[in-house]
Amino acid sequence: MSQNPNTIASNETRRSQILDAAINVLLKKGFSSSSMNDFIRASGLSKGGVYHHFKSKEDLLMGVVNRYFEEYLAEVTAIDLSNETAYLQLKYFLTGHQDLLLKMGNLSQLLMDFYAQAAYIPRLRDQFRTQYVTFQRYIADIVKIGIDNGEFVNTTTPNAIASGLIGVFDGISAGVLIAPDDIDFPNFAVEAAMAMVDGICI
Amino acid sequence: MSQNPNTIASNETRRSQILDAAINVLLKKGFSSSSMNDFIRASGLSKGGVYHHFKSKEDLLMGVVNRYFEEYLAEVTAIDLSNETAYLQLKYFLTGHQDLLLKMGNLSQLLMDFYAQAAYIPRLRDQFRTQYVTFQRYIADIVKIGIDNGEFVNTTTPNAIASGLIGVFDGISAGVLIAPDDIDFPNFAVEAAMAMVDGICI
Amino acid sequence: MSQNPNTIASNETRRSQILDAAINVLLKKGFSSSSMNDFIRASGLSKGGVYHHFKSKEDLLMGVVNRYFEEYLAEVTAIDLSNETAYLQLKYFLTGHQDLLLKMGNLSQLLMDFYAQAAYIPRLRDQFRTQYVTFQRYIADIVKIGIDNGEFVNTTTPNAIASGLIGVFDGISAGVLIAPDDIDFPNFAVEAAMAMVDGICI
Amino acid sequence: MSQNPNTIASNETRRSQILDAAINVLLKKGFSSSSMNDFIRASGLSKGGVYHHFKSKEDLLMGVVNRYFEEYLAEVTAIDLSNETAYLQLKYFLTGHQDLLLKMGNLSQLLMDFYAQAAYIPRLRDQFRTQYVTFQRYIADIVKIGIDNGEFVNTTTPNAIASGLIGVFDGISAGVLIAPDDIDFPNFAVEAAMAMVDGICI
DNA sequence: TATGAATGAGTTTTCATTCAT
DNA sequence: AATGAATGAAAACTCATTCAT
Repeated sequence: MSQNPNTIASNETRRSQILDAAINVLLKKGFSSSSMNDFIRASGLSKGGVYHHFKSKEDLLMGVVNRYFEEYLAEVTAIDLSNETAYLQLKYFLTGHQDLLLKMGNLSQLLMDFYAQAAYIPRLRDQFRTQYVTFQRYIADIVKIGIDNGEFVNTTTPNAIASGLIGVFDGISAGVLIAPDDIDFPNFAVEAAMAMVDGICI
Repeated sequence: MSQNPNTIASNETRRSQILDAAINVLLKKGFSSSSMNDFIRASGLSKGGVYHHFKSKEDLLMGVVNRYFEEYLAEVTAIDLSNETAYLQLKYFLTGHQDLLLKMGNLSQLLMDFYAQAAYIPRLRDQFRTQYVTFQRYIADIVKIGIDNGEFVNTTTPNAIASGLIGVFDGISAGVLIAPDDIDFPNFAVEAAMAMVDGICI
Repeated sequence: MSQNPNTIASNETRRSQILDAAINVLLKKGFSSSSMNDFIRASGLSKGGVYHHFKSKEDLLMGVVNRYFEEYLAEVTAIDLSNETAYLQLKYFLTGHQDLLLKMGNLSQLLMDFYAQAAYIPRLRDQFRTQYVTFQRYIADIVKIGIDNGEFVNTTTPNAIASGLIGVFDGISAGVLIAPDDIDFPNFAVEAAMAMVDGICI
Repeated sequence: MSQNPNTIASNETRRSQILDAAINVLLKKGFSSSSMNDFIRASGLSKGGVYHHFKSKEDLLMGVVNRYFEEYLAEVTAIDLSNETAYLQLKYFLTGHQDLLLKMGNLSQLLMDFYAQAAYIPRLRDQFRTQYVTFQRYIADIVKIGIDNGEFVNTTTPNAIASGLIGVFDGISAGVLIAPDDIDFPNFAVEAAMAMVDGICI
């Protein structure tokens, strides 16, 4: 009764197939307007087939979110900038962010949906919070170094700037959802974020 | 066809009563998890009674959103700052914003829910867009004046800063939803926003 | 407290106004898919206004049906043919019928809807039955005269021919509802009905 | 996707079970007064169970109508009469019709309800039209042969007689709905129809 | 006479999920 | 691993009717 590698591979393939399809559905309708039937139809599997891999609709959402963050995080933290000045580290971080956002394309649309869901789904909120704090700390640490360096003014609150920089990207992403013609994304986000960084430079 | 003032008053009173109740429901569950029955129960009216005043769930949402913006806009544009420097205008605007946000309390929590819905409800998106552009232009105009004044660096894109400042508040509001303990709202938002303004000062 | 003639006239005018509007609604949607709101909106009056004149939806239907039959009957029985042969009486009756049907235009579309409702609304069924029997007797009497005259074969069942002639018109009216391009109405009805009359001639 | 025969059989059994129950409900209340709850209760299945097999109330109606016509057509066209005279072909057709109507019992009551619905449900109207034209052509072809034979007068319009014969049966069926005591169904229909045939004989 | 706010049972349909196969 | 029939609570919304004004 040993399982051969194919079966295992096929298992992951199936999950991937379901998640790929689910993302397309989410982009069209958002989470709460998408039904399991929508996800199932898009996946090409049967009802039981999808439920075999994801125990519930919430479970499927977590699957999508986890994959989203995995891809995202891997990219963002790929480059080691620890030898640069704090200013350049932030600059590169924000620029990298810009490229990534472009690459992930309209997936950023899902972000707002996830945020909205997170307010009412504890598991999702916890997962989001973990990610948020990770990012916040990552950026705040760079800011702290800059303050200690004398690069940044010492009345700066590192977490405020960190949350501010994250917020600029998230908030402008939200704006793009409703006013795409009035926002040059991600250029506006980068310019605004860099202005914020300039603002704390001595 | 003709209505005496009493009837009108009573009519508006009912609408208000329904909207007040709806906001409480929305704060607890968010739009897509709130059912009409929830709104109806909270309103104290009967099913038909609520539907008499709001033709659909979407209509009720629009009612809430419209009122939200009306109160918001009235406050934000209340003070005339046209005699101040661009820098001070922005500063006062952001500070006023801060007070307003505190005053409106956790209504800002609804904002993310509205954004998320706006992606899929055309009427709501249009309403949001109108509001967004109004704000964006209001801020961008101040930035332009600052550039012309020589207060701000002339490579600044006014709309980028405008969207950036709005984004900081919106994005940090989103963050508060999932990581309230890690964000000192609205102080972080104000500090980050002011840093951005400092960043474009000459 | 004597009522002046104007009030009475206005009363009938109102009823007429409501019935006229109701017929238009019925033509579009049929009785069971039309709501009181549809009737009310079309009438130009208010809810209470319409209910003041018609106590219920069924009452309104009866109003339409009564008026329908009143107009119909008045036309059909207008001409005195008692001096003609039975054959000519039937011929003129059917020809008059033809003209009338053309004049009443697509009101004949309502007939099937009325029939269908009559199966389940006792009051309507009784009213229909009265009308039906009146017609049936009117025609059967002519057939009887023809038999006694020696014009028609004496094995003829007068009521069978009467129901048959009514049926031809009703049945072909029904057919027109679903296959208007395949039926030349009312010419087909007249030709078929006259063939039936010819079939009982000696 | 692949199904074993048992599953298919069971599937058809279920559909049949639902349709059988639905017909009973329709006979009692007619289509527009029957609710899905009525159909569901009568079927013995659960709400979701019925909806699994029929996607909507309209779909269920189409199921009933299709089955009605299938049984009807199979019977009507069962006998080959092509060697007889046109007169006898019509006679046998109408007599066969009579037997069939008796056999189908009060199902003919449903016919008027279907006609009334067909005016407002496109899918149903199309289905009805197809059936109507099939019957009309079938009868008209016999009439044409009779004209060519010299059996029938050559000024006869075949489609008029065809629609007339169908109309007699449909129209008298309608009459039975409202005046059952005054109509000897189907005898009246047969006598009237045969009179019509006699009327076109030379 | 006429208005329209209010009622609440009822409508059709959807949905996440289970389970025998 | 996978199928899809079945469940039944819940969803959004409708509707004929009433009644205070």
